[in-house]
Amino acid sequence: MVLITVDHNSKIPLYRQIREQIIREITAGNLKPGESLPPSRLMAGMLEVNFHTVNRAYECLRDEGLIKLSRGKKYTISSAVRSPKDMEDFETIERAVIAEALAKGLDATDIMQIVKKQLRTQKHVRS
Amino acid sequence: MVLITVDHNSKIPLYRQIREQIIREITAGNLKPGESLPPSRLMAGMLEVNFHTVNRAYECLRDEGLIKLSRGKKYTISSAVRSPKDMEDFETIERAVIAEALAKGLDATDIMQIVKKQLRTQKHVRS
DNA sequence: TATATGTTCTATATGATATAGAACAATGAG
DNA sequence: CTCATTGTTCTATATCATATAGAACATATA
Repeated sequence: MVLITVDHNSKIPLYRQIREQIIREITAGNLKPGESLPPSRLMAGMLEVNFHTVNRAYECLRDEGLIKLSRGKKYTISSAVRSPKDMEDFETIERAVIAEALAKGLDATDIMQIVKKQLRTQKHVRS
Repeated sequence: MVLITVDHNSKIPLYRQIREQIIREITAGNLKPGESLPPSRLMAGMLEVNFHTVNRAYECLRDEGLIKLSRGKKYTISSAVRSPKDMEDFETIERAVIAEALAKGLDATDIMQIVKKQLRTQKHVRS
């Protein structure tokens, strides 16, 4: 079972928080390809949010190719496919994030150190 | 002189676009510490946006410590100070960005390659 | 058939975004 | 000193995103 929480006081939209936590569970290896997510109404009950909000998170993940609808109308984790578009998206975001870090005085060493640490912490293989 | 453009059709708020372009100019070395930004009313005229919108971007950058008000009521580029909080902020963002990349199937090699490329492209020293 | 589940539609409330105008305080130029 | 410049603050309005809510529908499983 997946443990997900949301912060109603955060400035980050609820559906985004849900989406990002699911992504976190995938990279942590707690959600593996083929496993299914809880029904939106059930997930909504646990998180104490409206089921439309959970649905929106699921729709995002589906549009991003991270989950897909399968038999029984359940969303299941997709097998990851490294696509050129995903590479471009990552590069675009990374460009902005690194620009901000550099502007704030971090140097290449600081940045490399943090990136390596995150890769070490998060790296998991998907079948 | 700094060349900045905004896209009125983008989903990214205008004041964010302005803020990010200024950050880009700083890391590109086109804006150096001590140099001043155009008055908000002038910048607004060039960008064809309201001057309150430019003001909001300037306020963001001021709150982030990237610019400061100096004599003549002009905003000037600050000298970068690498603070622990900035390191933490970067790590928080990087954690989420890398999680998404990994979830989409990119591997550590892909990520390192793109990060290194961005550092190579953007790295500039600030006095 | 009956239940579960995602989907679609309408509706409402709140906050963020963007524009706008007016007035004020502090600063530098003349 | 006087005046224009510039950032700041206030009110106001319009639009869009977010979040909740309820209802009805289609499909798949039991």
